[in-house]
Amino acid sequence: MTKVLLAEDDENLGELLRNYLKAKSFETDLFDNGEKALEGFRKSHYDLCILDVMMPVKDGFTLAQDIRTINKVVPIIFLTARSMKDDVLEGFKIGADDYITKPFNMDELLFRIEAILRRIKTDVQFVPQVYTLGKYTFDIQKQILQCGETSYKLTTKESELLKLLCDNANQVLERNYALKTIWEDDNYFNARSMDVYITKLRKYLKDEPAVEILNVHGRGFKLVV
Amino acid sequence: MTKVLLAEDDENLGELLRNYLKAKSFETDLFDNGEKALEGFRKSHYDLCILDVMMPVKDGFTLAQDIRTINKVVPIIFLTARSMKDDVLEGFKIGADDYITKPFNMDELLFRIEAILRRIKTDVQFVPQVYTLGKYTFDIQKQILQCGETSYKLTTKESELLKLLCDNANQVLERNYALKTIWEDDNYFNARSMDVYITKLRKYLKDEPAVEILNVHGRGFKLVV
DNA sequence: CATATATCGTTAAAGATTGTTAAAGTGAAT
DNA sequence: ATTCACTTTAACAATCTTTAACGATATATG
Repeated sequence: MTKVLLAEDDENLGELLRNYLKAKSFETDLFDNGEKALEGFRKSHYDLCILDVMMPVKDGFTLAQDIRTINKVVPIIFLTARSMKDDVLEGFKIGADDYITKPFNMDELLFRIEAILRRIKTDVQFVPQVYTLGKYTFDIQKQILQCGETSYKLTTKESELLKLLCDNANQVLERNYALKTIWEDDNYFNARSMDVYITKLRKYLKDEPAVEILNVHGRGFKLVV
Repeated sequence: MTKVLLAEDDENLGELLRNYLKAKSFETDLFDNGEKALEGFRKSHYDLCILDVMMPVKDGFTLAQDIRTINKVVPIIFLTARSMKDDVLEGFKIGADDYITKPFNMDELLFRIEAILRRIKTDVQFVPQVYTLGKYTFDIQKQILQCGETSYKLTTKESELLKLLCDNANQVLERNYALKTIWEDDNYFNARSMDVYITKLRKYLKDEPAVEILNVHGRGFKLVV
């Protein structure tokens, strides 16, 4: 669930936005001035801030600066009635990610929100996919196969093949399927190349008798755990 | 010179657009179906994509999704005969930047193209896009890579390459794509130059074991976070 | 069962790509 | 003209993938 901080002094617009965003499955906290919003930001975590520029007590730009002293990366979108370029620039300089001019279309706001979240999604979270094979662990992303304190840095091909074997652990990994997936083409030479890689993987895995790569004649290989 | 990818199955309209855009000093590559367009996108660098929604083999929406897996930021404009709102939203969700309904005025298309490019340009200029890589932060605009109190001022090329790697974090950044985007030309010497820069970036990133640049033999590099 | 044939196991060499360092080029600023 | 920062080119080492060669094993066939 994406959490949104919304700072908007116009109660009608604020509630309208909150409901709209809720319908789009964003959890939104609404604050009707900059001071309260800042206080709210300190107390909780937000994935995105939408700030009205013109607000009593503390305006949107000032609020954005304060938020930036706390968090350097949280995306900020300004709502502004003023379309003056200078204002916009002032906002951008302290680290806004986008702005939208009132009156605006809700869908357009949503689009911009999604565009921003998409842009930052890359560096937020990433689930490292790790397989366990007996006493081995295999980190697919890092291409590292570990067994106790010894660890092998696998090459791309070794890693891709081991991944396919793990995906099909205890069942047959069809030769043609593997070839087409990793080598693009299942010709004779690539098939021989694959055999070479099977040999290499077997060497890596020889420390653990509980794990082995069996050949299924004429069909492919089976990783037994 | 701004490079445009145009995917349009109607040959007349396609050529017409191409000539019009050429007259407005855009270099346009025309593809008459989605498959070819995707292939073209892989092989070269484009600043903007204009995609017809209804095309044989691979439609515009699907194409846009595929393009987004390669490049998360390149602007996409849809050409659509359907004015249905659902379609439009579907397009926006996968990251379109605008759409235009057939039949349309050439000048209107141009206006939208320019609006988008202007927006992208101001984005680039004013929005401090900051990536977080483990305990590093990388400010693209300032070209500064920080890790705790040590900070490195990157050169232009170092910064451009690191940005592309971040854009494609945890997936392969194709060598050719990077070369065409940063060096314009993917010849042998530029490829070697790129290798030199990879070495430099690795040195900067060596303080954090959770972040590393892996080579994918024959294809490119992968920034693992 | 014996033998032919295809498939697989393994090792080493060849060929291609990449890693790294240093020197040479380039262009802007002084 | 000289310095300086940056980029490219060169050179050599290291690594990765494919190909070749030969032996081993499995399956099919008479």
